[in-house]
Amino acid sequence: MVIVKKTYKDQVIDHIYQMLLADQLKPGDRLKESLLALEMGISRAPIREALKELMTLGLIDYKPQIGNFLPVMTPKQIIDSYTTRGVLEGYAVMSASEHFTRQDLERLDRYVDVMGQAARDGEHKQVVDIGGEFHDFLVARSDNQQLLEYSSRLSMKLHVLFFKHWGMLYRPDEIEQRHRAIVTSIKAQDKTRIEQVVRNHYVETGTKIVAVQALSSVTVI
Amino acid sequence: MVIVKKTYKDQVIDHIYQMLLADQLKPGDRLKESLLALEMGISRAPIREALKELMTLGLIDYKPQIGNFLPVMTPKQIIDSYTTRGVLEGYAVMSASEHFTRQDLERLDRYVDVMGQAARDGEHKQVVDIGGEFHDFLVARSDNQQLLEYSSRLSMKLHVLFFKHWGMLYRPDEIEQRHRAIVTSIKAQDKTRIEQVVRNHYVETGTKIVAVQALSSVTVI
DNA sequence: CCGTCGTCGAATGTCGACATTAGACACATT
DNA sequence: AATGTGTCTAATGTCGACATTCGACGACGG
Repeated sequence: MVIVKKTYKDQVIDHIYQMLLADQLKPGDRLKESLLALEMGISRAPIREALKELMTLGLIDYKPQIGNFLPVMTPKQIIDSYTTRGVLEGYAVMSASEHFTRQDLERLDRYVDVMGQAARDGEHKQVVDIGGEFHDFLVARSDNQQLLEYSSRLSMKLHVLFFKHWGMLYRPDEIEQRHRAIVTSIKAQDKTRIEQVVRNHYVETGTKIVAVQALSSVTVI
Repeated sequence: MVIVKKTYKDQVIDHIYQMLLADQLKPGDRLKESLLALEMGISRAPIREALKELMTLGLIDYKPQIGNFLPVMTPKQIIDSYTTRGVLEGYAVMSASEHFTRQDLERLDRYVDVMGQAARDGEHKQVVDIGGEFHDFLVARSDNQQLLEYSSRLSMKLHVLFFKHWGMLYRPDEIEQRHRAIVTSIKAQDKTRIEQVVRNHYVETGTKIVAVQALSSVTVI
């Protein structure tokens, strides 16, 4: 039996997620409480609840007395966010490096194989999905809940707000090689290197996204 | 002219902060909306707003359909939080290490001097305050806003929820020496060591707090 | 005596209306 | 024309009441 959504608030959150993923919302857009309430046929109270919850995840930029907006991140903020994620994930993977079993490593290698093939085939969405699974799998090996929380928040935020730019970001061989390097460093049990490799991965990713954003003349503040 | 608080929500947040700092609230306590509303002579709406905002900072544990509570952290969660803060602050300080001026370093040394003296004098509150300033000053040198945000959230959370345990945590010479080591590593411009020293500082702090908590037979889940 | 079930109370979830404020627009003044 | 002021509108902030749900307590049955 499927658990059905109970509170309106949760339905509102789903609604906003779907609009985000369907590209019906873009950074800078305003989310009017009354409009959302009208759309969903409910009052503003649960809308406000939902917006506050999304604020917690950093997906909503709330300005008192003014309104709620989708965050517009400057290139610097994007790079900072990716860097921070790299720092968190680097430590997570490093500190959990001994806990990876042979099966784990095989699985990671398979992720990279599939990702590389998808990249060569131009299956951008699949590349992104596998990439997400790869990193989630990595981080999940850490038993530090606090680290995981912040890491996944950043992941979610960056994913939702910049998903659409991904298709232009990588060269197939490069993305495969970079992820392979992470697996290799884990196999080698070289803690210092593991942390460094993961960090660099994110710093490079952030830098590339910003470069792409500039090229495609997305508004940059 | 002083800016006065405008919205009730902000007043509620202040009210809760004061209760926290005055030890009128302890981990596990329930925060009833209707009671707070009655206390402050306002309706429940701004109370809910305030609680949601504090949730963002991790200071409120919200359980749907049940209520809002002050988080009860397990020893593991405390250690995890301190570790995470160490990872973030370690990177922040390391990456900003070149930006410390001679004046900055002198100031840091002075913080440590005063802290050491306060510790020897048994001025626990002063030790905590100076320690906070010391770390804030360190982290503020990073120009990564995302890092700063998470770091200060953790700082706030740990401060508010465990402030009262600090008095029992350190030996005067030890706390001075540990902070001095951070300054020394910055002076030496040894990036690897900087990051390591800051991390260790927090890991040790977390471990000690948990030890103290166990000793003083605070409820541990 | 113990476990299950139903009732009840109190707290959170939601509602619609009103109060207040920020931003836009038009107007007056220089 | 540019600037400052005042009004107006639409959005957020707050309110009190009602709906719904969770947890406690006690009655009932084994």
